[in-house]
Amino acid sequence: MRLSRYFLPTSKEIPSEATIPSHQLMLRAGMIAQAGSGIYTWLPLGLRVLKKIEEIVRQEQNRFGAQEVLMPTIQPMDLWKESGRYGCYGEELLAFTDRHNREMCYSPTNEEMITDVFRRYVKSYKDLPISLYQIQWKFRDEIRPRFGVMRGREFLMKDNYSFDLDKESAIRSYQNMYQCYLRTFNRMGLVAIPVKADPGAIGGNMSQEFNIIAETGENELYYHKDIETMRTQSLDSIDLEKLQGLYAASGEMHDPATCPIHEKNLVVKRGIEVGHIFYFGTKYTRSLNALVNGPDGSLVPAEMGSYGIGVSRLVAAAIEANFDDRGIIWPESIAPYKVGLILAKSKDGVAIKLANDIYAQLQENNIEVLYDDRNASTGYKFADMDLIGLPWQVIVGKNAASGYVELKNRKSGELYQIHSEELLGKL
RNA sequence: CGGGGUGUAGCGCAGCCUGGUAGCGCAUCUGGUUUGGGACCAGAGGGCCGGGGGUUCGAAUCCCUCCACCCCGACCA
Repeated sequence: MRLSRYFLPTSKEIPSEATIPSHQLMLRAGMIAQAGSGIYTWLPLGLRVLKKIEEIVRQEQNRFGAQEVLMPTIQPMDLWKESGRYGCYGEELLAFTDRHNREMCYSPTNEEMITDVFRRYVKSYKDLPISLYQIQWKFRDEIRPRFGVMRGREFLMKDNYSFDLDKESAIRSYQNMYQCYLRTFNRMGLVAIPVKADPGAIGGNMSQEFNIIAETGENELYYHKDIETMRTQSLDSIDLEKLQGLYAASGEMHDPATCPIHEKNLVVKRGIEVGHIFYFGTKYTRSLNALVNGPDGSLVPAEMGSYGIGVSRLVAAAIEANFDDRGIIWPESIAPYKVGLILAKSKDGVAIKLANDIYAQLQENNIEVLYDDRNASTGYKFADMDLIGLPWQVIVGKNAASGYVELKNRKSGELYQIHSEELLGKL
């Protein structure tokens, strides 16, 4: 993409309404535009990141045996009355009536809806286990939206629902998602710490949240120091049983009086919740009468779990974990483009030719590149490129005549003088 | 929802206390000079000062009211 034709409204001014780095940077980098409290338009650059994250989540869901569906954003309220959550979900549920005066709501979560699908088609244990997920917009009418897309009212979430015949099998499904989540966040270049959590309105007695460590996180986390070192290891070498056996709790779940580990092993940090997995058994299958025949002919409610990942929140969380005073530093797997190509001598015919050639070559090789071909001062271009945080910068300028360009790593700041013909090999 | 704050040009702000018909920086447009870390000169455009109501000869400024947004707290991917 040529920056001269790209809709990228960057700004050097810090927007007054934003108080945390990710919110400020997303606005300054032209990723989002606020439409109302907790509601945002995704602009081209922001949408690319959102889609990258979404695709990683999708691939890992599929890899771990889940099947994608797409449920409506608007649900009839009848299901909520049937499940018993109508009254207790509270004001967060955005409710309204259609022209026939039928009560409807904008989905904040989809346990009812998926269970309704399940009960209509699945009648036998032979069809179990089954794991269905969607990546869909949700709306929760938060008491206080804040921090941009970190706590928006409308947000993109991956929600997965597992159905099993018995508890033992359901726990296996839960563990399957646990592993899936470790892998999913790893692929995004993020270290997520799983901690025991309060199941809240979803229900059940077994749940864990996955948190990205960041100073601006809303959760207080308490965990064994070995978890951090284990989480930076390669996934293949991780001892899952050991990892899950180590103490890790969030907020109210931590009680200093009963904490089983020594203070010197306890790490206290703040985290951003980006995923949450729940096992809640038959809470919904009982109330919604989702029964299957077991091998012995008995009719039993299916055992369920649900598993969320905050896709839009991850965009902000990734920034909170990766930025400096000049801007965002994207992990390569979720960066909007891999390479920022900067024409640093926009009046120099040789440099223009070389930059154009490199641009064409990168495109031919399917390397995602944003080409700053604008007729602007070099400092302006550098500042913009640092702000939007692409992992690699290729600068074409003073040594263009000899075919040399600079390759700069946004994260480390390392700068390499290389010949343009060697560029592809380095990327 | 309780407490606090802010609404003035696209963005960041001053002016308000002490009423006299709106200003600064950035951005934008035109022309020229520039171009290796957010360039410079000259010129230009852009505002029902959040909405409504009042007080006054006169309101961005004082009073009432509504709305929006932000911050702190209780809930959540």
